[in-house]
Amino acid sequence: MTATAATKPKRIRRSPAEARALILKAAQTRLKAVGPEGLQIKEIAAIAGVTHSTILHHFGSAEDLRVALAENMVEKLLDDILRVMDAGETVFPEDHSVLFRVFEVLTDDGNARLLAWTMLRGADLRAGEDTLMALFDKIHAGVVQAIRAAAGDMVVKDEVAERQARFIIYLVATTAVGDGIAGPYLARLIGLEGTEATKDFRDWFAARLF
Amino acid sequence: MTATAATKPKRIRRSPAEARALILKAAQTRLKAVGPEGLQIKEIAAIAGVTHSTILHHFGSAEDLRVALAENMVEKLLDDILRVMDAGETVFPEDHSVLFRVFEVLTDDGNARLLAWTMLRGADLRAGEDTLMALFDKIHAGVVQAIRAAAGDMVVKDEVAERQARFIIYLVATTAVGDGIAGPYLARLIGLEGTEATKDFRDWFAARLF
DNA sequence: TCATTTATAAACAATAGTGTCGATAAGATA
DNA sequence: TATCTTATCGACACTATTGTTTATAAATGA
Repeated sequence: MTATAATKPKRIRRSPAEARALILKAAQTRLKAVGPEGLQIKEIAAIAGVTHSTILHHFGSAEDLRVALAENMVEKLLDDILRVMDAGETVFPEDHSVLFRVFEVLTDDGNARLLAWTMLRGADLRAGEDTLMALFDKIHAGVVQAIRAAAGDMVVKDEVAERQARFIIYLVATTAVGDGIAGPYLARLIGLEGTEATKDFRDWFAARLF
Repeated sequence: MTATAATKPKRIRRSPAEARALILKAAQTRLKAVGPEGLQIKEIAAIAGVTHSTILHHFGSAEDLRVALAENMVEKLLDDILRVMDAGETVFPEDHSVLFRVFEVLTDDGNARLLAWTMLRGADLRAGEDTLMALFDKIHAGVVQAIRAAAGDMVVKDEVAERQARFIIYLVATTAVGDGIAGPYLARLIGLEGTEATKDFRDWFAARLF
């Protein structure tokens, strides 16, 4: 109500899809910024520029919003990783780039924290099951191939290679998640601080996989 | 106030140390049962058999209790590992018991989830604490020794061995944390379900460490 | 233009979780 | 025994968060 009478802030009316997307994005921003305890609908609403009752209108409840956020989050993460897999044409053993990208996506972008949050709340991530399976199959095939490449002349039974591939994938995934969450703390405790040490570790880890 | 007039429930007065230990144990129980989100002081107080104001008296605030719980967990974990190391007359490469213990404590007791939860909330655990450092140094020394044992006749520079020991410890820690958080989900996705597969993976992992 | 739908908002109600305060009793100490 | 300290408790207060209700305004279609 100052002299420079601002044009009356018009009420923006979005489509439900738009509104949900807007709110989810705000929620993700908030989650990345302050962690899971910052996920109150009022705070999220403030970021999105709406009132908290608008959120309730679109998602039903605060908890439902969180579930939706978790699902949305996993979908996006899988997309990211899938793109990384598709982009790398070189095979694993010699080239660490794919592994590095996985770490990047999970750790450096804060995705591991979001993923961890979804895991911690025990939400069942059935959403995108098909996508997940497709992704996993691609990765698995690539790793099996890498195992054979690393084996050179030695004969490796199909069973053995496939099982080992599962182990490797599981190891990389758990390590990346753990690294993304507790990395800074553990690095400090163990004396591996700094980007140099981080890179060294990842190289060491990659070289040891096959 | 029934006919069978029970002896008036006397008020138990504990030493601060005892009280804190009692409360921390109750918190641990609660954590294991319902996860980090169930860590409200009233619930914990009910388990411990005290009132929530008693908790506030001893820990200052609910948040401080949670931090104390996480710190206590890390310390116990290191202590525990150290004991296993001291107990085992065999060194790492052949004996996987130490590694298994780490996974057990972090994964099976829900401690990884607590750690992750604490991290996600941005609470900084004092990682440089003297007690922790002392414990860590011992563990580190043990791992260095194991590296040399694994190397056999080959000469390993001190620098190299010590650095590699840090890598190994970091890898085990991050993997165990990631396993504790995302393990069940990832195992299902990757096709490594069941205690048998879990054990196989941990053996495979241990065998590959040195 | 009018009617209908519904996304948005503001005010209110309800509850849960944390923290405060004063009183009491269990040990410790003299 | 008498006194002091403080661990414990119970009741209350406060705040944050969620959820409800009613009203309004922005689209949509007739």
